[in-house]
Amino acid sequence: MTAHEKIHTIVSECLHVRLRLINRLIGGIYDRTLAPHGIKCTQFTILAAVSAMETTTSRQLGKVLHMDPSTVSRTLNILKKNHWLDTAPSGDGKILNIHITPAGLDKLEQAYPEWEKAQEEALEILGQDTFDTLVATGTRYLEKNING
Amino acid sequence: MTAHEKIHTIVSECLHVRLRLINRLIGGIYDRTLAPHGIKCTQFTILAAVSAMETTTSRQLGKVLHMDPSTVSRTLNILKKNHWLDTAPSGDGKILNIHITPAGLDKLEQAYPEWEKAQEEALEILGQDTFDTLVATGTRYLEKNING
DNA sequence: CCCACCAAATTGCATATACATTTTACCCCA
DNA sequence: TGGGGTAAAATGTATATGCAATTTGGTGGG
Repeated sequence: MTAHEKIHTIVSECLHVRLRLINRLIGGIYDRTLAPHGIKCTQFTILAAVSAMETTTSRQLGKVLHMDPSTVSRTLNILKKNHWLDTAPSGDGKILNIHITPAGLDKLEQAYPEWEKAQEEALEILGQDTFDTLVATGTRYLEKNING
Repeated sequence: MTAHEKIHTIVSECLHVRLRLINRLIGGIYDRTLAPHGIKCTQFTILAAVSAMETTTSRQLGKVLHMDPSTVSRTLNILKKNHWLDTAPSGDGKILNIHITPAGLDKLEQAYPEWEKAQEEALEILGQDTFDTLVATGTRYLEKNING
């Protein structure tokens, strides 16, 4: 296989370059739509996740979302700085329970219409098939991470 | 719609949280597989893209990959620092042509087997359907960005 | 009771990413 | 020929991300 053929194969078949392209494209939609609320889409979804779990821990959050502990730690700090999340002793070692605050709940409710708009725009751009496939595959991993 | 219902809807349907989860999952595979070559998957794919285009510009690269000019600029600096890419005057204003160096070509060739391994691992994890859907959708946007 | 070990959390470092701002290089026109 | 305008590039700032190293808080054993 010549160098030229290898390069052609990479360019025409590489999954990851396409995945990142789609991620930039879609991430931009959510970020710009949510921008008026002063929240990034990453923060918004973590807020929603914490809220849905009622109470959780750093470790659990990282496991479910497949995020490095350091990434979780830093994102939680931003959310705590904005008083959208808070922590309380869990009674189990140094582990802290994370829970949403009333302000965080307000933020979620206020931003909900924009989140819906972003979902619709993403659906329009990706098409129903790709949208459904991504949601289904993502859900499969979320569930696996919760149970496994 | 109650707050509780909104949160449930976000958590069970949000596309972007799933897209980022998949991106972290797959990005980790490519990064860890390519790590022995001292190149990140993002850099690897830009290297391949430049190589496939023979010669290109910052602007063209940003357009095709839907990347901000500042992101392109910083990534190109890393690749230039490693002597995998180089620039030359294009003769059109201050625009510079970007081209791959022999060292960059070597790097692509050496890392090719690991890229293949990462592709296989990604396919195994995502399943054929999701893999194919993502490649097809990504390719659609790449082509649109090239032509549009 | 104190220390040594363990696991959780944080911090350091590097890159990826985008928006806003600044710098800069070129080209055209007076 | 010297500005001035324009567009390209670079830089500042903030977040997202992961790996490696460090800090820290608890707990159990001697």
